[in-house]
Amino acid sequence: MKTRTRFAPSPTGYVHIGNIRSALFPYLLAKQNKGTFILRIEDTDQNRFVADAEAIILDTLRWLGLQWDEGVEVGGPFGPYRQTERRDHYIKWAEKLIKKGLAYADPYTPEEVQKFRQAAEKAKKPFLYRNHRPENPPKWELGMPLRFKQTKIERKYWHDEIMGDLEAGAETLDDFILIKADGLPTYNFAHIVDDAEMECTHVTRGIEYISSMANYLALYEALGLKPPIFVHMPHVMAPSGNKKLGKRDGAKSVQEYRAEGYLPEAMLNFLVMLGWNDGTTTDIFSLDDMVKQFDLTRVQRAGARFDEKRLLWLNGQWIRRTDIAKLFNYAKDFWGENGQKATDERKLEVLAGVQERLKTLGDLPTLTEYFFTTPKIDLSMITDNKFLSRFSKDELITMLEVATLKLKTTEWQTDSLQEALNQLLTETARKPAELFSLLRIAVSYAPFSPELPRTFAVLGQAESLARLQATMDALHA
RNA sequence: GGUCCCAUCGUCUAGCGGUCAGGACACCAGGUUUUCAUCCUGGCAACCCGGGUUCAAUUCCCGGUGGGAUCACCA
Repeated sequence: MKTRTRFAPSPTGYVHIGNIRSALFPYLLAKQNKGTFILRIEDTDQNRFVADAEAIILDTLRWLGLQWDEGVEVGGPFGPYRQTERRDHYIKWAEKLIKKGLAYADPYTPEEVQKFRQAAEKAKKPFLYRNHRPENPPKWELGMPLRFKQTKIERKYWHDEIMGDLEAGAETLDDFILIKADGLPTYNFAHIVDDAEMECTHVTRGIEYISSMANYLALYEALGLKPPIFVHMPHVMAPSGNKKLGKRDGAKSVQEYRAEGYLPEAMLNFLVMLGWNDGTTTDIFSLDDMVKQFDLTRVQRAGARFDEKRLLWLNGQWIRRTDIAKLFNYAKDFWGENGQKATDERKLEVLAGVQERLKTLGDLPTLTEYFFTTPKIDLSMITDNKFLSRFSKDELITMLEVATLKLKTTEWQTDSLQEALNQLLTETARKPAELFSLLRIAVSYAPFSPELPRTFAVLGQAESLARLQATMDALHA
């Protein structure tokens, strides 16, 4: 059978790293079998619904390159793909259950159920609604909660592609809600109906659903459905503490990482390596590589901790190995105030110069603004420099003067500049670390910059010499 | 509390009875007669504990301990 997987997020307005992994895994499974990746929106909770959340999810997925084959916006044979638009489907399946005597109306008010629950808690026992099952429930109609009726209270066994063989005690089986009083289905019911109707072959989700598996298994049976392949993914844990990654721990959303200048390739690479490896020492994977190599049986069963330092390292790796034209496109919105106004040609030239120095695109302004505007002179960068601090101002000025003299007559090309700079070393009798640090700072006043000849070349002769002069003037003052 | 799951350097992990327990990030120290960054080299650093099984356990089994998940008209 053709593989059909889905990502089924709730539009609650916040997409973090862990959520994206829930999209990546099914995407990879679908693609490696030439299958179909579906995007379904699970918007049955009207209280948590956030208006533009769906747009953010779609945008994030597309940015990452995880394009879905079927689902919202793109359509498909099993639509609609938004649960609130599928109400009649759920009602239809619910009525089947009622007819078979496997579902019944819940006559209690939420307050009454809450009392049962509190009593159970007080007795230190898990709350089981089925212990309070009404003897003669009213005929169900829309507006009343509909519950599933468990008929076989037994231990359940099943297989999970990641977690292996699992089981659950009969105590976890309960008469859970199928349809809420607002007429919308619960996740527990809706996802099973939808997965079946959309012919999903795999269910991928976080391990928090394992404890509900016994109930789902019972429901598949009651509905006469063949259970799909189960894939429960361990959580991504927060950088500190022992909690799973979440908004309240200050976990950044994917949009935030994007805004800070992280590349989608780095995000995906980082994500797939959290809890998975291909058995070799390879640690750089493109999306295509992942499709080829990904294997559920090699996914770790324990939760993996989120390590932002590693993400940063991977981002640097990806910036360096990304084609300059593509990187230029990614960098579009990251230029500084002056860089933004420069021509594309000029920006491309500068970007190529700093490509291997960038860790995130967010570093772009501090690394490039001095190419587009005269930097503000900050003599402390010279006086505090570990190589330069021991020189007197006069010595520094002399070095700059000698350099200026030389550069005035140098042909302005990287190779001839290179040569001139090397000659300057012998002429000034200074070490590279000394002379070059001084020149680098004098023309850039930035923490990092490209190789000196290249920096000079891109800056141009007149501008370079003017900046050296400006520093000399400042040292004189 | 019931139920279920998990357990190798600080972090991500390799390992599937015999290994000097390997790699990567981070950190530290050097190096590339061009600085900073990159890059290269080296260093630091781990099998949760106790029983079994076995000639031999990080590896298999049991028990502890520790951690996680769940017990909603949320997903």
